[in-house]
Formats: sequence, C-alpha cells, structure tokens
Amino acid sequence: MAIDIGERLKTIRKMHNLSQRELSRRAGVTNSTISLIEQNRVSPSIDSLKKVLAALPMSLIDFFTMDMKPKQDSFFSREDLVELSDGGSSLLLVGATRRNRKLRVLHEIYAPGSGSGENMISHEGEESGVVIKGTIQITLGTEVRDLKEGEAYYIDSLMPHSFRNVSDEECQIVSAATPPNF
Amino acid sequence: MAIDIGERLKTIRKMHNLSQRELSRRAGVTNSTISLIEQNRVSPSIDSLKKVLAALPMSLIDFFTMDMKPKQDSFFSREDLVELSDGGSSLLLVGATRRNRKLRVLHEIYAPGSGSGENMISHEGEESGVVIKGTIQITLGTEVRDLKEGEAYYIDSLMPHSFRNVSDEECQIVSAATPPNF
DNA sequence: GCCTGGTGTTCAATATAATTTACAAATAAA
DNA sequence: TTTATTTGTAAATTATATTGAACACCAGGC
Repeated sequence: MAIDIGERLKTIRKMHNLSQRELSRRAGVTNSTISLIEQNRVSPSIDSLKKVLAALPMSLIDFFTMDMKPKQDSFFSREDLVELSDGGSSLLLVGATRRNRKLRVLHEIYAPGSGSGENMISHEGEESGVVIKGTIQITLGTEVRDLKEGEAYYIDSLMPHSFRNVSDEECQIVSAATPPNF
Repeated sequence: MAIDIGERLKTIRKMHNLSQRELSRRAGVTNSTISLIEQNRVSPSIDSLKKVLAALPMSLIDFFTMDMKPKQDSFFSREDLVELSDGGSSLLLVGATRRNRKLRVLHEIYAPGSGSGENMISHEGEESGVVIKGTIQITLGTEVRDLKEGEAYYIDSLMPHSFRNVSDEECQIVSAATPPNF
C-alpha cells in the first residue's frame, strides 16, 4: 500500500482552499509542476516537494506521517459529551466516539475581539476544546461556526483552523492538543 | 534546521555496513546516484529515494521521522537494572537512565541454534530485552556480544541487529518493542 | 615490486523533472 | 449573448537527476 503522493497533495491543497496556481505562486514553483505531481505523472524531487509543502505550511515529516483518516464528527452539542469521574473532580470527555485519541487539555481565555491570529493553523495531529464561558467563532476550512457555552469541537489539526471572540464579553475555552504530555 | 538528507542516508548506510555500490545494487540504482545524494549535490526524486530506502529496508516515513539520538548505553549488567514493584510482582526495569522510553515487553524462547533470522533488522523505534535463561548472542551493527543470564540490552532499533542462541541449551529472554501497548 | 578487488568520486551522455507557453472548460460580470 | 478571469491540463523547451564509464586511492596476496 504505497502512499499516493499526488492524491495526498491534492487533498491537502483543497483543505486550504487553494488553486494549483495560488499554491504554486506561494511555493515558488509553476502551476504545471503542481498539476503533474497531483496526477502522479512525475516523481517530484525532494527540493520541489519541500518547497510546495513549505507554502502550506507543512513539513516533510508530517506529509509522510499523516494518515488520511475517515471523516468524523467535528462539532458536538452538550449532550454529545461523555462525563468521566476523576477522583473528586468530573471531566467532560469530548469526541468519545473517536478512536485512538491522544490529547492534552488546556484552558484559554479570549478577550473581546481577540483570536488565534490572522492565518489559519495546520499541522499533523488532533485538537479539541470546550467553551466554558462566552462565545467563540471557529473557522474550520471553509466552515464557520459559533460555539456557545457548553458546546465543543474536535477536529483534525491538519484542517486549517482559527479562533476569534467576536462578542463583547470574555470567552474561555478548555482546549486540548496532541501529542499528550499527561 | 533543515534535515541533511545526504548525511542521513550515509549514516544509515554505514549502520548496515554497506558500500555505496552494494546498496546501489540492491536498490536498483547506480553507485553514482548514491554518491551524489550523500554529497547533497542532487535532490533525489521521491522515486529514487524510495528505491534506496526499500533496500535497507526503511520507509520514507521512518527516514524523515527518525531523530539522530546521541549514543547511549547499549548493554547493561545485572547491577544496572532498576527494580520496580508492581502489586505482588516485581519488575526489573532496563535502561532506566534512558529518557523518553516507550516500550512493550515480551517473553521469547530460543532453542539451541535458532535465532532471529539471517538478515539484520532495522526500523525506527527502540528495543530492549533481558536474558532469563541460557546465553544469547546479539549482533548489533559490527559489534557481537554474548549476554548471559541476568544481563540485558537496550538499543535503537535503527541499528541493524539479530539474535542467535549458539549454545546447546534453551535460552529465554524478556524483550520489549516500541510503541507500547500497555 | 606488481597485481587483484574493493572503495568513493568525477564527468559526459541520457533520462526525467520543471518551466514556459498555450489551450479549453467553467465562472462571473457587463 | 459577449467579454474577462480563473480553473486544470497539455506540448515543447529548459533544467536537473540519473546513468555509464572512467578515474585515483587503498588493502591484501603473490
């Protein structure tokens, strides 16, 4: 089961909503190069592949390591959460239906108008979070969604994503990133 | 800190004690290709790199993922083992001084004359074991070592290795492989 | 000494990847 | 509709990776 480099690149490019020309412009190669690679009509040099991936941005390691997982749920309502007991505390588990989870949880606070930055983030791994106060606007690929208190997300970090608090009150979320350190 | 493909390939090739010509013959490319790649005078095509790595054998993923760790101890005497208590049982931890361990332990039995096969094994990850009965001969790169009852090993799986029971009595070892499943 | 077989490197010729330029289909605006 | 823009693809050219055949070097045997 050799990896299909062309199809893989095409998938990643579309995740970023980039055309062959736009990606080639950012990568410093020609659109023909992208086209030929995606059709598997050439075996790109490491140089070229590295240039293309750097424009996404993505490392060679991530490119070869990433496994194309079947699409799973990205958003969860409160009733989709599973409650775990942990000593005296109680944890709400997000994405319990997803297999092979490997996450670490964080607590983040967003002031009104703040966000995760201009550009979308994309990297190998998984990322999840819960809104515990206020409202957060999440952009996932082309999909934009407002999550309110008690709602949650669970996405593949490869899908470009960004956060922004477009409301006028403070927003807090509990987020998790892979790989887990506890 | 871009990865030095040439140097990396050279290192792996030498771990297998292969000449450029021998590797090129197995990979189905010419010795010149190997030479130029190792000198970073060309950027190999994915096709070529894949062919070369397949002859080791090694996957593209492992090639780009592997981190060149500083050399650590490969062999341990009995007094180098750390004893762990686990309920009613007692575990002897091998390579306690090594950081970021991630192992799974097994129990293997070797009849006289048997071994792990002709060719040396090489893959990303770590591997460790303890001799609990008899004597095992371990070949690690060019180094050959006889381990007796109570002695142990902890090696990078990337370093080509093989086991063989050259004695006339049964040999048992407790081995461990990465990644861990418990 | 002179051989023989091994090593890694270099260079001209060849095979292939990347570019340049062009084309046709789809989309949007006038 | 017509015009302009953007999309992905294709052919010819250019650039580069790979090959094939040398080369110099080294170790061991005669």
